[in-house]
Amino acid sequence: MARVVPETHDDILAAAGRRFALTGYRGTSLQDIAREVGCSKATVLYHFANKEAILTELMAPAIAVLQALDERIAAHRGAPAQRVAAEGFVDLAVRFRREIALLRGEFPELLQQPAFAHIQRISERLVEALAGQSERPSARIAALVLLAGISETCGQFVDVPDEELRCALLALARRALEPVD
Amino acid sequence: MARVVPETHDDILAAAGRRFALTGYRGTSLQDIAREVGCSKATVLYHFANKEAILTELMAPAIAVLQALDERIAAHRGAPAQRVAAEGFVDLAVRFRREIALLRGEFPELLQQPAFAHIQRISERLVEALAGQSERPSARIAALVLLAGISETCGQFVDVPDEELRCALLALARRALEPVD
DNA sequence: CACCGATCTGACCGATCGGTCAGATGCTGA
DNA sequence: TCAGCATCTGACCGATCGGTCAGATCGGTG
Repeated sequence: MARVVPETHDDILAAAGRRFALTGYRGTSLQDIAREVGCSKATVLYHFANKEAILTELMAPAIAVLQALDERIAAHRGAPAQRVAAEGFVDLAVRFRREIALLRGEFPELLQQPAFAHIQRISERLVEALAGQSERPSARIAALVLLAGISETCGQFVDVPDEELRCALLALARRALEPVD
Repeated sequence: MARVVPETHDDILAAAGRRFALTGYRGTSLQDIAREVGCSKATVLYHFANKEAILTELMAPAIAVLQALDERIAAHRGAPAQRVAAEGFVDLAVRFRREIALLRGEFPELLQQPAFAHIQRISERLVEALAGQSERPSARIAALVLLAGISETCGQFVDVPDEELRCALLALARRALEPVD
């Protein structure tokens, strides 16, 4: 077969994104991705070191924004920190809902992989900020339910315009989260 | 080896519950379960027709309660339906948080298996009821986020007493859900 | 005692997984 | 023209998966 295009790398990335969104990371084989691109599995592994490398490259932009949010939260205390966390996370979820959807409930296991270890810690700090650094279990519960719920579902609202989704989620967050002491 | 006990069936069920809770359904092999029980994989498959049968038997009590809740919701309209749905679901999540945790974010895929097809439909009706049968996207979004968030996280609160968890979740639900028109 | 059915096992099966490798192909620059 | 390089492939690998099967081993029963 002729060398079709030098954009195979991006084709693979796009195809992987589509497949992951449909059947999840675990539920998508390299063969599936290759079939969608129209190349061999070996070609996929020529452009990417391994399967995980595809996922990390796919998630890189979202992770960068998440890290930036983490730093912004750290620069605040109390109520402002909670507000920054809520607005920042909702914004992130809306903008990257497709990327987040790729994980389709595979967060727990995928996050335990070394490549995502720091994401785990950022998530914990995010929950703390959303809970307003409160020790009350009810505050932590509300924060965790909100975080997990948005992460799990935002990918299902592809048909809702960004701005409408952002407003709805932000209003929900304001209602759901307990005010700081 | 001698016939140790006739309770092997229950031993397998308990071991599977422990393993599923740790590594999820997909992440647990029949070999893992057999190792935990201290028997062969063939023995596991002697007591259960297949892997899915273990899961369905493990989930049976929770599913029965979910179906009962579905019928109770159907007997109401408007605000009472929403209240019954919220209280019923929170109660279910608290009581069966361990069983729900087994699925560890594998809901989407597992629910697509034929054995769980009707659960899918019940979930949809539950979301509708929580949204107060409203057409507003924001109402549906709030209901879905709450449902998914509680399902995903309730298994993490094993250390929180039932009554405290129920109160916190119910208060959260009341704040998060939009009132019916 | 002989027999039977429940229980349990090791060996095995086909399928699929992520990943490797030697080599084919075609473009490019000297 | 031709060497060199990037690209791509089929064939193959070891591991693991869920599941099957013939047969071993027991307790209870007549």
